[in-house]
Amino acid sequence: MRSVNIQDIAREAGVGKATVSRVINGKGYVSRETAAKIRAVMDRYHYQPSALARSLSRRESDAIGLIIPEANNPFFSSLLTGVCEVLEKCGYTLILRTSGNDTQRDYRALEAMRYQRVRGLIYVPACNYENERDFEQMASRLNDLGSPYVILDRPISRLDCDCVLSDNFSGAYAATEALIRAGHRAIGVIAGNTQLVIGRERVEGFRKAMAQNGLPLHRPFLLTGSFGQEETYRQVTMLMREPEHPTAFFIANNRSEIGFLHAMRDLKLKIPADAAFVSFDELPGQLVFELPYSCLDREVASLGAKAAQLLIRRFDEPGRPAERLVVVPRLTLRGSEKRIARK
Amino acid sequence: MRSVNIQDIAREAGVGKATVSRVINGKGYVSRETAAKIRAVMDRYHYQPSALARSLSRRESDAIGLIIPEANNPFFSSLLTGVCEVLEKCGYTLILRTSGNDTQRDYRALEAMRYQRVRGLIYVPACNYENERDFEQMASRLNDLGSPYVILDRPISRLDCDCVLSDNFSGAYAATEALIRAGHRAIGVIAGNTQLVIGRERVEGFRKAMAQNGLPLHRPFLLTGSFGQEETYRQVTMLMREPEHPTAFFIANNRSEIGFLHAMRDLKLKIPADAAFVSFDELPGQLVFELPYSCLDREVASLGAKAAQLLIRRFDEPGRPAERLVVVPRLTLRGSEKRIARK
DNA sequence: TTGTAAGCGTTATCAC
DNA sequence: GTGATAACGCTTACAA
Repeated sequence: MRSVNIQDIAREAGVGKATVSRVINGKGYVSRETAAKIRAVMDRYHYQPSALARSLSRRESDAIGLIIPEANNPFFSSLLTGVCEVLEKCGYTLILRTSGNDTQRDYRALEAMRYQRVRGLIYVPACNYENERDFEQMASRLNDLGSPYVILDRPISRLDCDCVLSDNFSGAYAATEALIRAGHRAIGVIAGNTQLVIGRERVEGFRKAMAQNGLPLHRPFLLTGSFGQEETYRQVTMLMREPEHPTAFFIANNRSEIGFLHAMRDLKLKIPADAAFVSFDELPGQLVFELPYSCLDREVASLGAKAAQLLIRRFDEPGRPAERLVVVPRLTLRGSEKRIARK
Repeated sequence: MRSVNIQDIAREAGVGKATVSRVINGKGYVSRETAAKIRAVMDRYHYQPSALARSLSRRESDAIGLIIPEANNPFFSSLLTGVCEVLEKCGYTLILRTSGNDTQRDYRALEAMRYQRVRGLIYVPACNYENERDFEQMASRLNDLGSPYVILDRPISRLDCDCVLSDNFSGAYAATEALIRAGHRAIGVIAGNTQLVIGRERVEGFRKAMAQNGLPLHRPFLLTGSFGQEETYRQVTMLMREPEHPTAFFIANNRSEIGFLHAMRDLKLKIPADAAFVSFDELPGQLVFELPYSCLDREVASLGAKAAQLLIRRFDEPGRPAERLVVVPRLTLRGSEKRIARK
């Protein structure tokens, strides 16, 4: 790893290394000529200072950590993109880790960030750390980190810190209302992972919309649990085979949506005639294939960008009160919500 | 950024910092009792050594750089996933940059990696740096990096280094042969970006397959250029309106495929009856929606993983000859290649 | 305007 | 076995 260092440059330019340091950082007095001479030498040697040494000396690194559950997921990779863009523009270095939604890996990721002495952290937790013990653990770990952090997408309650979240409740509310306005009355909800706070908030939004409109909530129409595509497939299949079943669904997440769609296909049921729906987030490729599925959109990359901006802003104003950005998803109706007679 | 350091631990444990260092790194002699005492103190203080100081002292960082064109693209985010997994398992730190397929940003990314003194680099170049000047630039920049690197997916010719590539030629060849075997004779190619080597290799594979089977190459059936979705849309639309047009296409990339599909839809042409095709790489969501599109698959994440392994291996054996991994894409036929009569 | 020297938190080389 | 001490490459008072 030995490369030319500040000492080499100083020697070659016949000056002290402090002077070289001054021209590198463009601060402190240094005469035009000296500066020019030094710059010439630096160019000649392709000199590039060492971030390592610099950070150590300044007691402040320029690395920002990002922890996401998975990189291979359109939602998180969009967040990543937003974060990336801002950091590059602002001259920070991005250190990335994934947790695979696994608590242990999540902890290890956090440790890795501490090890690297990141200047700050953008964090999409593997889960919400709701039970007392887990919460304490997490709070203390984040505290140990010793750097500011922004919680992204998945709230950890009681943590008074910057965060960028989605308004899952009102998103779900709006989606459900759209179904109601379309004329549906027997509406079901596919809740996705209710282990996660965001999952529960979505169910709550649904409930509220139903209640406000005086619509009953059939217990069997509530498909909740911590399940993915296959489980949804099974549950939807069973439900739709019952004589009494919903004419529409609010689907709280992507994976459930896929399970739902497959179930519909295998049951030979048509959308929206046999079952209408509105879901959270676009399915990847949905726009490309121009499928008329109504859903709640979030400008995902901009969520990431906002988180990065919030973090950077905190560097300058460490004292300011924690900011809580809650972005309301936009409802886009494309037809799958309609109530139409079966042909 | 001030956190408890090795000195603090040493003092508290009543030993020298060298001894603490020994237990941290688990090498060198240190008595059972001393070690236990030190470990106790470290635990009590949640001590975590500083990667910064460590790297500086060892003259060797544990950071590995990854440069990809965009994070928000299923292909690259899969590569990223593969890289990420291996690095985490092996205890390396991932530093990520994107180039946006832009040469200038690509250069800046490279500089950033040099600045960080990455131990090694995994690099998907923004382009192939084919012209003499660009190549020299790139070669010298990579040399300046001073660390081993692995070129991923987009070859830079004449660079004698580790790389992980796809066999675009034989992929294209296989795809074209599949169309021929299905009974097509008038076959077109949608070449995508022939600025990139991988684009041209695909066209070459196509040509070879046609030639080997004694099939003619109609010049107008070759849609080449550096274009994306819209341009493909236009060109396909025009071509298919001609009385003489292909009955099948080999489509060299994702974006072109989208343009093609949209053109087909707007022309009210059916796949594969009016135009069959085989393309490179799955479209995101294609499997979910179970669209019967035939394509060449690569296990993308494993390409990334291989690159990471290659790089890490080189750390241990700096002298070994450059390795060139060329992965042959697997052809998956799902129906869109068929030659069937228009109903 | 410039140079000297003392850090920054480690590791590594020696003596002891 | 263990502890000084000199690196590592930089920044930053403080002198000059």
